[in-house]
Amino acid sequence: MATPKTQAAKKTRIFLVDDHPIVRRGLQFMLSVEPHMTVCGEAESAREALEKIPAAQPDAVILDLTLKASSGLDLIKDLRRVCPKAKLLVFSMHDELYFAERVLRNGAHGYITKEEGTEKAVEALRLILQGKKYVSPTVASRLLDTLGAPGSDSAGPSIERLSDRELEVLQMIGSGLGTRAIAEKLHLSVKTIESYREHIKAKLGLTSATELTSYAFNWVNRSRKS
Amino acid sequence: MATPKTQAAKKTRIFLVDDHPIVRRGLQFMLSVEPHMTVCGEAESAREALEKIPAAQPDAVILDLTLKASSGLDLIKDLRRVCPKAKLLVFSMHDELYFAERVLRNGAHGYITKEEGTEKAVEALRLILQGKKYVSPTVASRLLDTLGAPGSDSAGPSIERLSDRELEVLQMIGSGLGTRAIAEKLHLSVKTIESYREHIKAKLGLTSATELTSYAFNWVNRSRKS
DNA sequence: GCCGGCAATCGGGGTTTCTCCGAAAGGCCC
DNA sequence: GGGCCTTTCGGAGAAACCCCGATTGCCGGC
Repeated sequence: MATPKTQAAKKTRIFLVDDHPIVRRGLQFMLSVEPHMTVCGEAESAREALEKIPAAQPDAVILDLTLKASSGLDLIKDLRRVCPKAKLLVFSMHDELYFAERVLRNGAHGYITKEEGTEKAVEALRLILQGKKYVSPTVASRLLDTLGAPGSDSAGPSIERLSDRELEVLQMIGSGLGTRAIAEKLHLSVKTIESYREHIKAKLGLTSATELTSYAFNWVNRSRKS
Repeated sequence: MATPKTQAAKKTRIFLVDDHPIVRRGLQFMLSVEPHMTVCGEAESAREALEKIPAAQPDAVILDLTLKASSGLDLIKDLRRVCPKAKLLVFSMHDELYFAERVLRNGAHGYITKEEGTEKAVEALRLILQGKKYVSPTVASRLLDTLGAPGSDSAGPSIERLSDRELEVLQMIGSGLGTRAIAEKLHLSVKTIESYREHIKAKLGLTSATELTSYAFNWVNRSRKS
């Protein structure tokens, strides 16, 4: 847009983080038709991303929330610290505002879902590169709803009360991971995960481990209907 | 679609079904470098797929399991009926045994996960086009475990190898009951229930308690599809 | 600036469940 | 009778669960 043709050599550098190779290929393909953008690197895990990104000097990072071996939320915080000038566009499978809200609060600049078309993704990328924020319209309208009605409303009455970490752990429980596995994935002590399980149970009014598991399973698989 | 002009080599026709546009772009990109393959259409829902596929006459369909508005499992059954000559490659996010098993039993020819590299996907596609089956190695080895005693019914679902009591216990696990609760409900010792849990795991090829819980939940709630 | 609250992280210690191993009684089939 | 499977349980060690803390750090209020 504002870039004159005489400066065509300076391309915007994009870095890709997603644990699904096919999604990285898709993003690469999508960006390959954009003349003033180039992919300056990619990673399939948070660790790999943190290793490569400082050297790659990207102007923007497109990243998935649910990485295999660690937490996408942690990656956002780390990237904000390590590479504060890079814009962060989260490209998630979930259209839940639980995630969008937390992601933006943690310093990301945009949030779109994988259901969205590729044109939307490019548009979002352009906007955040201009210093703006972007969320997909459906998520945006729901974000606005929550501003008017605090506390008891809409989707889940008490899910909102969970902290970022707690929600993350709930997600993993629902994905079938055990306490030990979650601890390793988040690089935390087993005791810490046990604490989170208790906190979640307390906040959601659950009384036993099986109840927690049941709740988590249903919550993770709930969005398959609409 | 223009008619193939003087093109002597008839290309293999691939149809894509996935509700994430970016994944379809990735698959398209992946196949674009394969000289004897071409994408003959795509769809983002089961309904759309069933409308377009008969006309598209694909040799193979790559489809996601978890579609937005319906079940990928049902789509497999429908496609087998509507278009029996097309090979079906399921491209899923889950590496859980539960899904792979059901998918293959319902007539799909291959099962790979999105964590797999794109070369693996192309290789799987080649194999199933030759009339073979393909599952990712990790899933394959565990599928073989469930066939420990071949017996009479080779293609029988492993769930049918469970005894009455075992099935009963599986049902209760999937309903969210804990070991102690099940024992009391059946007026049996806790140790007996523990034995059943182990037997079920052995027969289904599961390796941990959380996997068993996951399987049980999915099995109990499987009727929620369609 | 101080204080209360909450999020994030971990530990201790007791209870329960999981996991692997074994075993006894009964049934079925050849 | 000799396997083979089912149903039922026990022992012992590891893991997870549950109820108590504790510390650090951040953020908002007064």
